[in-house]
Amino acid sequence: MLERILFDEHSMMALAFAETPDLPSGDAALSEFLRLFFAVLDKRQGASPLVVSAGRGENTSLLPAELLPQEKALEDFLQEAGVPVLRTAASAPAAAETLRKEAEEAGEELLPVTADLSLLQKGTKKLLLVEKEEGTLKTVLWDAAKIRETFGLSEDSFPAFLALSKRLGQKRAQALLQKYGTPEGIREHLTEIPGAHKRDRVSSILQDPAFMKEEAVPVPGLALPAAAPFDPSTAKKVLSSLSKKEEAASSSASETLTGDREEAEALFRRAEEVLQSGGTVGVVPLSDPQRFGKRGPLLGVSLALSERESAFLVVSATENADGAALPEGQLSLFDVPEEKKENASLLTASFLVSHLKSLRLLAGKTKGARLAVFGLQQQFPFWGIEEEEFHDGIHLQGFFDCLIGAYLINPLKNDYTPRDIGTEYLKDDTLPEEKAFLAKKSYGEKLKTEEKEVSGFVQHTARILAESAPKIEDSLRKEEMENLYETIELPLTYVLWDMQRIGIRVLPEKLKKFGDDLTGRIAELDAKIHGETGDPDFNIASPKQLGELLFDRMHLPGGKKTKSGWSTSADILEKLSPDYPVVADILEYRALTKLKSTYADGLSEFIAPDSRIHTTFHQTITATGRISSTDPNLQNIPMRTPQGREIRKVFLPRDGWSFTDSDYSQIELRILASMSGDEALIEAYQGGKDIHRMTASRVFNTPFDEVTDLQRRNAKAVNFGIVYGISSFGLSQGLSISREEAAAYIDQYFKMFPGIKTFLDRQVTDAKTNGYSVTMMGRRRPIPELKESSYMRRQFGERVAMNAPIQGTGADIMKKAMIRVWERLHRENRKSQLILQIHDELLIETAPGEEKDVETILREGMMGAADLKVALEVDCHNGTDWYEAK
DNA sequence: CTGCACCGA
DNA sequence: ACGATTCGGTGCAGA
Repeated sequence: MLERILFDEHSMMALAFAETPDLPSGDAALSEFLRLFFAVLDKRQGASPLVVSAGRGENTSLLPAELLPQEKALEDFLQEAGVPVLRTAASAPAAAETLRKEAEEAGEELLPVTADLSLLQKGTKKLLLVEKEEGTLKTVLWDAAKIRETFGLSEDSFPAFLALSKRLGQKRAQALLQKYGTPEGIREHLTEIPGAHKRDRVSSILQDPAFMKEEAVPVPGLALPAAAPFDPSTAKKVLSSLSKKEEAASSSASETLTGDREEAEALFRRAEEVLQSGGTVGVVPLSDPQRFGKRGPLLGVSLALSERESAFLVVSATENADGAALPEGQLSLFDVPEEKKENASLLTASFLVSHLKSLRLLAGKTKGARLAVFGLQQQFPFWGIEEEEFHDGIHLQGFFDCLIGAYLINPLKNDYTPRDIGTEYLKDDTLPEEKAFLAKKSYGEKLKTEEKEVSGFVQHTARILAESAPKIEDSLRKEEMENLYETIELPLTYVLWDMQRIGIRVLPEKLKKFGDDLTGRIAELDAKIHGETGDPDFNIASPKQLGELLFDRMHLPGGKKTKSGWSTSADILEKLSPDYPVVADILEYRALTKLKSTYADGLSEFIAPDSRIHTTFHQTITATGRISSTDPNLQNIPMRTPQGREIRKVFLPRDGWSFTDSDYSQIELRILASMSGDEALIEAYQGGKDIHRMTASRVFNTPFDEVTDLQRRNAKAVNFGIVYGISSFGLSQGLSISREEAAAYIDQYFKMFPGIKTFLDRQVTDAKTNGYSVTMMGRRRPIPELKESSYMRRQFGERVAMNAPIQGTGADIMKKAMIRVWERLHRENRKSQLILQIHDELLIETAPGEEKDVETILREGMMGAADLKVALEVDCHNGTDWYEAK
């Protein structure tokens, strides 16, 4: 009897997520699949394999989107090996059952290979279950005997077991069936099941036709392909061609390692030739990270002249530890004593830097030529770029930053390493991760002892970048983001580098005083709280202990549970604080310890020797296009409470200078007005009305002048909610009102602003059609949640679809404004410097005498950054510290 | 390393 | 029955 082996998409998924520690994840999945595929077929000589992708429509892939390169390789393999692939929108059990019946009628037997045990029902009496054991996959035969052995259940009761365990849990399902034998048995003894609620659930599950029906409905259009017994020799051929491809990619590359000047000159000349012919040169400057997340001195530079040819030019010393002159080309920077190292490396590094500079200038003026780099923002010191060069605007056209490009194409990823980029754009995952490569040693230490390895790694990186850059650029062009890349993201890399290089001045003594003043009050509160609660030992900072104390032992009302115990969040404690003084004390304690640890103590760790804090601005973190700030985060310095706000007094300009702080007024609501074209909202902005009052007037049907403070506050919350993608529950929580009331507000809002309703609905439908949302400047955000099966996740997707175009457009506009402001400051030879961005706010350290001009530059730069249907309004203040300027 | 809590836009 | 307004970063507790 001919045996058909059916690999289903669950088995593919299991493979895709098989994380084998020693293998790169993507290829690990593929090689694991091939291993298992052959192992199964090897044991079943003469069987005829097929693959079915069920439940995912006709044109979807076998593997999840993250594994696109493997998907392609997998399909190539299946095609070359002559394995048919069937696709259907029907469920896997339905598809398997249809095919099984067809096979049966033809006198054949169908054996599914799957990671989903629920296939084992209806007519399918046995299957091979894919399981992971110690990182590798294996198959286990499941049949009646195995079911009895594992669960103590009969084959007949197994479908009921699956259905019940989904919703009751395995243990309870098992217990019920062991006791009553079959679903019929349970039904007869339904009354014996304790608890009316549980009884109802069991009863409804037992009636669910999807699980209980004996006969599955055949899937139309799904036909068993002609039998083609698997030929092991084909497999061997395919495998060897696969591995040859890999060998060709990794071994044929020509690599050069040199510290010799003449040889380096020759390589630079050849790189220039590549650029002159409109080609791509990959460049990786190598340095060790220094303090504050910035790059240390240059150790070497790798050039990739093509995907097969590269070189590593190492920075060498000019004299050794004894001060004796060294011959050119000796790779001995690390033999130079520490105190002399900087001079020694500067001498030879400057040779490399001046050559990099001419490469850059050449690439910038040659059509089609690019320098493929990774993370330009951290590389400016190595490219010989002088600020004055950008007197007429920031010109970085010769560069292609693969990091930025990959981010624009998919901003959802956690990281974008060169290895990731190779895997994604070249289907080449032969480059190790930088972290894995470095393990515990720094580049400097490694270079000293393992020159060849470091050189090989960095060159490999450069080759990957050179080869990926044109592909990423193609994708940007296809997705119409090349303008966003060229005019915003690329020049912004320089602005951000400049801002973090300059930093912001902090007075350490003042910061210390701020912290010390808190310490006294914290100690007082600490003692008071322990006294008031009568428990001298508990840890106030432990939500677990605090929750148990307040709600279990003191029996305070209004407790809510989280996953791991009582919630002690501020909004719950605030409701209790009028009645329980100790709760008010706890809230104050929380506020003060937060200020002390995160801000007073936290910030002081980051004050550099120049007495300034140099944050790092990240350009490839957020899903919406915003910038983020870390080490420290200067985008969340307290503002709301008077006491927290005080900390802004420790941020000061240079002596004699001032700060000018400028922020967009309600930029997101204005973007919403403009993008939606809603007439009422646009008119309100054009008439210069108080927008929240106007909203209140309409939503609560009250004359404009009679709107109460409460109404205005509620309307403001509604406006925020609209921008975030509102739900009635969310609004009711935010306003402490009933859900019905919140729903009525939203209803009335949409009646009054129908253009906004239409616009938001369209954002959701468009995102569902396209799979992503788009900002005014063409930035995309994929929203995979919209296609997920969970209702909650889809709801989340819908809110994201409403929010991302608005928040993202705000980010676009602010980025454009930053470039405009920065460029004008330099064009006009101002001394004043842009130093911080806080999403809708810019901070400039203003030189004496430039106050008026800086205000003009900020206002005009920010207001003119976009042409909306409503004006962009900007508030601007000057002051002697950040507290006063904001 | 995760969850909670809380700072900002 | 669930879980319910977006985007981030940091510090702490507790596993």
